[in-house]
Amino acid sequence: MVSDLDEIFERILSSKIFKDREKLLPDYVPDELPHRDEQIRKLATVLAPALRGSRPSNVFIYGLTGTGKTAVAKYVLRKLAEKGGDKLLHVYINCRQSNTNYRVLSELANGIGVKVPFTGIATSEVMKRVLTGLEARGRVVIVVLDEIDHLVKRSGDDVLYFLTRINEQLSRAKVSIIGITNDLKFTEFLDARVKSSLGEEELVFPPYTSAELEDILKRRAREALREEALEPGVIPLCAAIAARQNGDCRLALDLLLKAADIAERLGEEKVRVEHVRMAQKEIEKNLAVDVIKTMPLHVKLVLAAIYALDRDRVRNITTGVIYNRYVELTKLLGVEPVTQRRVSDIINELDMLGIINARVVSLGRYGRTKVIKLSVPRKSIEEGLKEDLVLLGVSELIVR
DNA sequence: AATCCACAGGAAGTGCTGGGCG
DNA sequence: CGCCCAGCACTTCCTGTGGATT
Repeated sequence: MVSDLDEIFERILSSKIFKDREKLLPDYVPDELPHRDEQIRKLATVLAPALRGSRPSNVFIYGLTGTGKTAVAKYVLRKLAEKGGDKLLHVYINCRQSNTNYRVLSELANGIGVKVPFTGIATSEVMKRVLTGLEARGRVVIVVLDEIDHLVKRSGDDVLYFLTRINEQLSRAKVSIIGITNDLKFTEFLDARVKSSLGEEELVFPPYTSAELEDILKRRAREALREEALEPGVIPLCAAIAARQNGDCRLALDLLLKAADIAERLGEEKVRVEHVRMAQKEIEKNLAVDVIKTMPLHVKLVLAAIYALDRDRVRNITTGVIYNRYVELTKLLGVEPVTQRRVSDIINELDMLGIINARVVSLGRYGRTKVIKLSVPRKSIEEGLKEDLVLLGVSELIVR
């Protein structure tokens, strides 16, 4: 037993592939961010006034996933904090994780050292506490709202309105906001005043080109992997695949990491091109399988219904057809079905997760509905649902 | 040109959980 | 203790609508 563990640890320590695996993890921000000089300089220029204690303009950052928005923001703020010492403060909030008004405000409160419970208190009360907390500390606070579109789509722009106007109520403290989004059209949802206030400065992050991705991967590989552990074609392939996906650097790094993990697991001495291919498949599959596994029961059942219909080669899979099949499933399980209204929402949720594709179409006389197609392989869904269906003893009923 | 299907999707409310506050 | 808060997973009730068929 103990020697077993020893062996496992020893293998990690004596890895033939990795030098420092952490450097490939998604939240690692390197010491330099190549090919984003322009964005870094612009953002630094905008934020610099904070060093003199005056309020920087609010900034809006646009760019597709994996174009370095978050990394640049964190990088510049880190540098700024080094220079500014305790004259300024920044709070980073990811609005995908904290996707309600209340949660964003309480994160902000915690960030400025104000204790608030995570539930049980009115939102307006949190606003008050944030206000007094800010005034008590009295400095420049830069609030980063990453993936801000998630917040606004779910909970509206109340918090943004509060934050953009907060300076009117402060005398000692100053607040500026950095909003980050990958949804280019999202400002449509905003109140005009919020929009103009938030967009004092705008910053656009173009996708990385294949060559740029290659360069980034090379630098990162130098830190993370052993020198001899890379076959020549590996990095170009990772870069090429990611370049096709809107120049998504996160994907490129993830591919390299997964490929290296696979090579390590197989006990090989080098990461090879075929490992990248395997990594690509794994990433695609895992994405879907993992979300499916963690879905609530009725969402799974609706998905199971869609799965069964697709399998039975039903031509037009519409909301009504899905609902009928879903109700059958609930009967088999002896569970109360939810209403069609709710199923309609579940279908939209599945669509947003990218597991299915739902588009509204009008079939004339035959009404207006949604036509649904699966957008991941049936195999992945099978795998995601497998455990539950076996558990519930109905897999053969669905699979037929 | 009018009709009418099969839903879409908004609004408001319910009941529950997990937590305040005084 | 009683009352209040937010969030979630729903329900009930509802109005709206694109376009093939009449």
